[in-house]
Amino acid sequence: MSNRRTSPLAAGKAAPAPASPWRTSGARLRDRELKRDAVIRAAAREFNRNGYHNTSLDDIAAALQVTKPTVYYYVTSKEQLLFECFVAGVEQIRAAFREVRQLPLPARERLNAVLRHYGEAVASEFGWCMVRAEDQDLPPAMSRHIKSLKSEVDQGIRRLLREGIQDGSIEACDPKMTAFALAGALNWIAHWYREDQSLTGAQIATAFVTVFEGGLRPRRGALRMNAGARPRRARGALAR
Amino acid sequence: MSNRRTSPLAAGKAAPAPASPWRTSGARLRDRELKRDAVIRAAAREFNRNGYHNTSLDDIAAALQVTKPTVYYYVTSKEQLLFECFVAGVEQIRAAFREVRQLPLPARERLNAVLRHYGEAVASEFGWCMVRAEDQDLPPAMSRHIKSLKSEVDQGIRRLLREGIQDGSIEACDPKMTAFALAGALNWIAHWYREDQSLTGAQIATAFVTVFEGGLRPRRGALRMNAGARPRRARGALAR
DNA sequence: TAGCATTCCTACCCGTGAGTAAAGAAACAG
DNA sequence: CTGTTTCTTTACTCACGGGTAGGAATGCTA
Repeated sequence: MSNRRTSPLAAGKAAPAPASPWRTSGARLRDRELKRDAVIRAAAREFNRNGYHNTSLDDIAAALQVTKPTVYYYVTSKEQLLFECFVAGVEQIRAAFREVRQLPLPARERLNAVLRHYGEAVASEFGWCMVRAEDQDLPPAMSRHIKSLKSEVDQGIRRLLREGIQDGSIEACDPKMTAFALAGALNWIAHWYREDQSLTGAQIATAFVTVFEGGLRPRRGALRMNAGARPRRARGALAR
Repeated sequence: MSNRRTSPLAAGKAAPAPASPWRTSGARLRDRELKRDAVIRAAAREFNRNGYHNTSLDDIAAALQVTKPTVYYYVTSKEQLLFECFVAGVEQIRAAFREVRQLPLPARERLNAVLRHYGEAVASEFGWCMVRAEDQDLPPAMSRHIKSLKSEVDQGIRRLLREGIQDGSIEACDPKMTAFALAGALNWIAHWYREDQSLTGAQIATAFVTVFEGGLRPRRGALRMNAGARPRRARGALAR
């Protein structure tokens, strides 16, 4: 609940330096919104590192070089922390949908753009929370809210698939299953990205999109032994 | 650790009726292996329902109509419970690899067979544990073991992809990214299958395989009629 | 500099849940 | 029927962690 004012929490790249608003300058800051965001970011980092249940509020406080009651000064419960991390993550994806809705492109291109942003979101600092937030860990109201947001994203993908089938840019398929497959592949990034950051989220998503678009079955019918390995080089006009 | 004797734990379909070895017959059973399996199955069901951290051993005991020390009579820790559930799940997938290795089929066909079994495993009663077991929840030794098993499966998929590219049955692609995409899509089934069991795991996997094989881009290029199509009900003309 | 609001900490409460000790109930062997 | 083994329970211990009370420090305003 409690749609905060426009704190620029979403869409931020993970700051390598924690840069806590505490202990950085000698004087005590009075920017509430800033500190609140820092608390949520720190929570996201700790959740991402240890998991929600293996992270205590003392851990989060320690990461900020602060004590637990200080955290509670900015947040009312651990659940709220998880909830806000989730929302921050999913908001990036919703933004992608809004952004793409305007573009005069075939649905497949718009879908690809959304999927790329999706991948970036999952690889962001809030990715873990967005993907792994379990509704059983949250009170009913938050759980419902999360489910609703997840469903919105799912329906958005299905809609783009249907539009693509309509306008001929996407092969006929079952939108529901296809959406599950796409979202699943991207969501799963959150599981291994922590260990292997050799690519950015957008790069991963682009690689995935290539697979999804082309499919495993060879395009140009011939079942040639070796030699024919020619990567894709199609889509001139609209891509990019 | 402690590789139990060959208890037929894996490969079993979820028994709708719990069928606890306790409280079913009047006399007290003395089959240790049977009861141990029942404990692990019950744990898997409860973990699947509430999540690992939201499941107490009292819950598991209650599900078996037994008390907590009884559970500890068959198992040494909660961690072991999770570990064994994981192993039971992943064992189904390893079996699929072994089975398929013999078949005289192009690699793509063998891959598809593995993926179908993979989907069944994820949709099985151990699917949740296999997919969501977090290494942070387990002691180092078990964590290493799990990582090793996961890696084995990953490498198995990559190998099939490489073989497929070699024998021409699979379009050239990046095996690592493609394997991540495939496994991710299938793993993610565990997240929504609980809520939507309208299809079996094998059916879902088959649907996924169809998507993966064909890809989203239309096969016969002819269908590219209105490529620059308007997005959803664009009022004005093509806004450039 | 008094006075007020904001921010933060020390010191606590207490429910929960993993894990155990020790004794009781059933089966089995002789 | 007696002793022994196997299984199950009652009745605990104890650490951990979410959350809070109340007060101290700091900054803002006049």
